[in-house]
Amino acid sequence: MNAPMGLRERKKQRTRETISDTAITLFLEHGFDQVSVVDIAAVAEVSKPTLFKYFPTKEDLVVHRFADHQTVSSTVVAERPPGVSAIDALHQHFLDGLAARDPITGLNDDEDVLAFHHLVYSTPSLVARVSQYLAQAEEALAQALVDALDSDREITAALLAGQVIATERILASVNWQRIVAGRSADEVYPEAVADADHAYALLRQGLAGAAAQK
Amino acid sequence: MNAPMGLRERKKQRTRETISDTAITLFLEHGFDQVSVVDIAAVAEVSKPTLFKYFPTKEDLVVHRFADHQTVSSTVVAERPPGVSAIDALHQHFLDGLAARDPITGLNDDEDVLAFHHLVYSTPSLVARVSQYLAQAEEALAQALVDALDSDREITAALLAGQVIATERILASVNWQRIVAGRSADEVYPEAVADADHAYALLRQGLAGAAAQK
DNA sequence: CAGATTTCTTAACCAAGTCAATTCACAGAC
DNA sequence: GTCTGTGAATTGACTTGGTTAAGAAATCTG
Repeated sequence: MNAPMGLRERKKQRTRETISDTAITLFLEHGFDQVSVVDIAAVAEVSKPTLFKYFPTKEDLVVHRFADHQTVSSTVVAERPPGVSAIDALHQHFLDGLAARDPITGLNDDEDVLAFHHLVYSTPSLVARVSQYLAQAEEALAQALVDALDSDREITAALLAGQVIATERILASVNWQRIVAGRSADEVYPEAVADADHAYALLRQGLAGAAAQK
Repeated sequence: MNAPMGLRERKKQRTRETISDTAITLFLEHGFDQVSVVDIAAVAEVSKPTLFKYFPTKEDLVVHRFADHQTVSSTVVAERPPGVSAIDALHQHFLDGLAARDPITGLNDDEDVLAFHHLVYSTPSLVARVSQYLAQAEEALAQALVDALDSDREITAALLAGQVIATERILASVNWQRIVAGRSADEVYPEAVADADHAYALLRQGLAGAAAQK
């Protein structure tokens, strides 16, 4: 059951994938800054303006893969089962991501995923673009939380959204560091779950229940 | 008591200020994207390479003013008086900022500050650069918190740092929105203090003490 | 003032991204 | 199957941010 699209649509889809795959392959081989967009266009057999019609910037050739994640957290909150709190839904969703070795959690030791991660996080302009996506995710989550939280203060939703996005970013970063250190995802998994539980406890109970202070 | 610098140093200082002031003036007049660096260089009476020797990117002509803030939070934690917890020190420092109408808190209705703020936050590439500074501030704060927190988990410091930076960013944004809506800093001040207290309570006690959930 | 050094300018260059005009290829009607 | 209109691709030129090399100018040391 294919989607009902003509030859034109299918060709556009294929061209888009060809361009992106070509770009990522070249970037992984020689580094983001060492490959120019004309190089990519040449290998992908399109012209430069065509390339920029499919991807607005050079960075988007890589990070368009993060585009979907913009709305994941807000969707998790908006479509959580009745009786489940927003924070529980987000917590559970992150645990599910860990169990499924979702690359977004940092807990994935697949060679290609590692290489892609390294490409992104070793290139400042790509990091910058990713954090733009995170900012959008935060905004969407804040919106979803306004409805989900029974607070008299609207600012609570924005604050919690900021904290959740920061938390998941840091959890992923810690997992990723362990994987880069050479350990397997299966080996790290229990620690990753413990960290996630700890982090979400911090959101629920705050510092009061998590760390004595000097 | 002037710093002991020769004519060369003084001239460099003056040139740097001239370039930045010229740039910001032109940006405020015509918009960031409508002014090219050669325009700026021409008005400031320097060559383009000289401009880029003083400021690595066009964005830095504006946001170099944020450079100092990179280390403020970490310094507050590292140099807090004995007997004061890290979170209390950060909380108090933010309250001091509000009382002093520090632009970084968003609670400042000075015409020039407003215009500058608007320039930055209405220009995507400037926003991106600012968030890079925030990321550095977060990293520095995480480092300072490793020593300040009496936690068995090192990840707690990173998580808290992320949450603090996100919190202060959002508090500033909310204050800024109220000022933009036409209200005076003095009028908004009590709400700003209440929000800050609320936000830091969220960090201390978490959602448990802040908001019932549907 | 003379010599060493740092800084500035000039001019050319590269890469990202845009634009206008033309050509190409698919879609639908006959 | 051919014609025709439309959306997409190409070409080539252009703008702008940012860099580099060589030489000229200004500052510092003595």
